[in-house]
Amino acid sequence: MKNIQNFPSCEECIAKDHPVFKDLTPEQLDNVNYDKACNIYKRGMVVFQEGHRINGFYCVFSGILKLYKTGIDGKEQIIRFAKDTDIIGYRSILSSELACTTAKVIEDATICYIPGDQLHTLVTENPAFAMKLMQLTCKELGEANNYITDIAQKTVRERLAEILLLLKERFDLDENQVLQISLTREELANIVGTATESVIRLLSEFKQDRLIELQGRKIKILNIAGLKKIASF
Amino acid sequence: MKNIQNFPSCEECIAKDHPVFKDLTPEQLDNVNYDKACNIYKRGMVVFQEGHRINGFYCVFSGILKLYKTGIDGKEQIIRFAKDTDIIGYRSILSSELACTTAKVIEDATICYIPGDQLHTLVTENPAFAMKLMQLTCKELGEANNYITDIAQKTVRERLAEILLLLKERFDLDENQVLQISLTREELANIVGTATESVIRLLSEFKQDRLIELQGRKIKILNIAGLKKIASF
DNA sequence: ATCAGAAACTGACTTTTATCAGTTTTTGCT
DNA sequence: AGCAAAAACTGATAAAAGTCAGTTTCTGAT
Repeated sequence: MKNIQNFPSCEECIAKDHPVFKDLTPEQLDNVNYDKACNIYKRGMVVFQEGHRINGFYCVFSGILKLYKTGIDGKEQIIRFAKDTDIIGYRSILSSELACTTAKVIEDATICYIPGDQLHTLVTENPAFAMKLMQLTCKELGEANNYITDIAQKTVRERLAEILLLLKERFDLDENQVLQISLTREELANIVGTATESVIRLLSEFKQDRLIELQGRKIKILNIAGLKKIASF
Repeated sequence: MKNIQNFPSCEECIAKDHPVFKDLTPEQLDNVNYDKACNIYKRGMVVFQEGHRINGFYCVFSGILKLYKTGIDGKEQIIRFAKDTDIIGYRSILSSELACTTAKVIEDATICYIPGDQLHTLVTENPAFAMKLMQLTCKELGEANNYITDIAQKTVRERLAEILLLLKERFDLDENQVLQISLTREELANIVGTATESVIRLLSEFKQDRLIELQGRKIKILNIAGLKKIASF
């Protein structure tokens, strides 16, 4: 066992009903467990960087990361988030390309690194695993296509309302109806694809219209139906 | 042999060094060849429709299709094009989802339909095929991520210049330096994600600046370096 | 070759969004 | 608890892009 004592074993992920790894044989699971390296990442730390070569993929045990591309003038475009049970970086391994996005931690995370040749082996030897990975990628591509259409066609107002709802879906609300992910206004702008000030103004409007309540960076959702209406669902 | 005489056999595609099918065993190739149905589609015909269930996937032998999503007020957002040797529709099969886009023919096409269970069999029994498909999907997702970032951050002007260059790359220029794909202004607008009039105005500017020449719907590229500069490559 | 309809074009105007510059509040570290 | 820096906010203005309405040109069918 290469791990330090309080790092997760793969069994703990399986116990979480891990969507991709649960079809591994006990032997395959042992191989992965033996080969992997777990690390704790603090908020702000970068796991891998766009344009760099990565030699393995990452399985998020806990915490939240943002996956973003850097565009003009260094501005980020957040493509998606990763949370527990998500795997990231596998696409670069499989398509032998440099990392397409940067992965940065926004909530302290425990992440396991698994070497790339393990992934090749698993895909080749375990068709169920390969199919699960394929399905995951296909789902992501479907989401990306939706994202493209929304950015191209919806107003910034519609998009912000929609993003709030998508964040609620992905990360859920706590018992006080507060979004369980805390983002700066700049980060929200980098998801919507707009200027920070535009997000600030619209959040303020949503607040006035009693759709949300703002508590520092925390956002409490007051009126889901109202947001849905604005978002043109 | 179920095909009418002048339809392509899979061997003809393999002769084209088909990126995904070339790793099939002769037996697998025979099965696909036996099960498939080839059809000729005229410009404007729809192969499959967003939101509908499809039971097989399609292999393009010749011609060009646009894959688009329909957004607000029925406006199209073109996500990508498919040409010879491209396969489409496979993602819905693998992820058991409804079609994410509509596939419409923009240049008369010959397209083979292959039943979905063939795809499942091939993915399960031929790891090399599965890996190729995986790589294809990963590449598409990488492109989609670029697309998202561009739409979010670049001006319409930059994007149009970039789209012209991408079209040149994908479809090449003929011996007169003319783009070998013919799109309406509306279609160009539906790729860029802007209003038709905006595309018209910018094309006019590009023409005045001697970057392109317009011959009806045909676009002759005059100055690649100039377009690259505008596109912020 | 003719012609109808669609597409392309153009100008004027409106709306949306971004930028800029300054002020206020919050966060996170010590 | 204190404080510096970053983030959030705000108002004014500029720029980018969209819409509307009319005219001209092109495409494709007969």
